[in-house]
Amino acid sequence: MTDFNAKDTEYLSKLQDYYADWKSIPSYARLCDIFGIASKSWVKTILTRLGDADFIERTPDGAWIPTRQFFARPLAESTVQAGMPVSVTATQGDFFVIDEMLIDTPSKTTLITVKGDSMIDAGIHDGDIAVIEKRMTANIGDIVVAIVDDDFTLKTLDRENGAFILRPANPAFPIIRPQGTLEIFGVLTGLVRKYRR
Amino acid sequence: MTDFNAKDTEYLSKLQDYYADWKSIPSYARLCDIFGIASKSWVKTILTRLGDADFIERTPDGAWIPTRQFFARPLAESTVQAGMPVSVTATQGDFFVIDEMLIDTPSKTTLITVKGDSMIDAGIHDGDIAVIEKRMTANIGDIVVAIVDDDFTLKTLDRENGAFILRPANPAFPIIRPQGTLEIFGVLTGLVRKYRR
DNA sequence: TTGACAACAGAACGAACGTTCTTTATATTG
DNA sequence: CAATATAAAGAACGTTCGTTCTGTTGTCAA
Repeated sequence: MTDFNAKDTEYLSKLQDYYADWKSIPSYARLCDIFGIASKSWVKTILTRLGDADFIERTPDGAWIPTRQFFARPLAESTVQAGMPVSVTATQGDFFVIDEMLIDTPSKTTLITVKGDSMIDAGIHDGDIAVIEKRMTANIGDIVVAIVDDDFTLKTLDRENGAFILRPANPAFPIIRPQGTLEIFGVLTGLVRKYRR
Repeated sequence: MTDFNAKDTEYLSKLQDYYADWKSIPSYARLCDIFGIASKSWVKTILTRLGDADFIERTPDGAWIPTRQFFARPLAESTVQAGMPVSVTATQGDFFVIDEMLIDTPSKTTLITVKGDSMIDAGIHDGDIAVIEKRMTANIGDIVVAIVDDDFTLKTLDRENGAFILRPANPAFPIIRPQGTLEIFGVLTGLVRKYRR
């Protein structure tokens, strides 16, 4: 295996430019045009090298896809002054970084606007947007969206004397002790808040 | 051209889930497996329909890529009555992408992991991710990231006797009264929290 | 009960694809 | 200057891809 050098960096940026436009990595033949190269085999060598350097990787189907590092900006925001204990995570990824972080299974994920202050001690405020993964089972301690009296409610799932209860995070609200079955709509997997500007 | 129906929504979900895993749209043959369908020609019909509905589009090379709408999530209203538990249908309600909601100016936005409990009464917890728009000016009442003693700190900007102060949202922490200039790194425009699952 | 249409299945095919192997030109290095 | 590594070209090939066309099945309204 050879080293990653300046030429490869040039090819990488051409690939990044194409990807920025089309959000996909094209065929070797197409990459010949993009790289200004005449042979597919050499394109493959380059991509393999970019893969070794962890800028791209392959799906189980063999298709090339970008990795996190592919989106990392060269030295864009090193404006950070010396000595900072707080980790400033570089804003890698062009788009959809937050979505990607919060949503594992798009088809099972719903966003629900939080109403009321019943979970305020858990740092969940009125107007926040809850990221909910829809499923019917949850673990004790999970914050769940349950359906109680035809109403959605966001509470912590707990157990009391063998029965499930819904515990608010606000002493001003009562613990909900559902009679009969407790229908769970989904589990809280993320929270999003937007500050007016 | 035929209508976009419930079956198509189901196929879209499966495609979204695959894409969330592999960040690419595979070949028709592979999509046969994913969709549970035996003929490539029918897969093409479906993708064409998803294209007509503007969930995916083609590159000049003919490859399918997702559009913005592909990533949008449904936003349910908390006042929605139950009864229709799994109404994932694209019929009504707002759809949006979390990143686009929180980030207006990507080049000026950075994500910072919050450390400590000094803003806990504002619902900002240790480990939360703050969405910061970098700029040097802020208004009274804004939550800002300021640089104090070569240290990043997240506090509410306030004024006291004509001087700027940084007010924590936790009585256990002191108000910061910077002598001399107060350097503002950016303003808090969003907050993201991820719950372990 | 028939006819139309939507939802698939399946075959057929040429073009495109990725891979491998061989060859050649250009630097590098000792 | 010779040995060697890198950068690239090019051909050859079996596989896979997308496309098109033709069939089959189920549904539903007239």
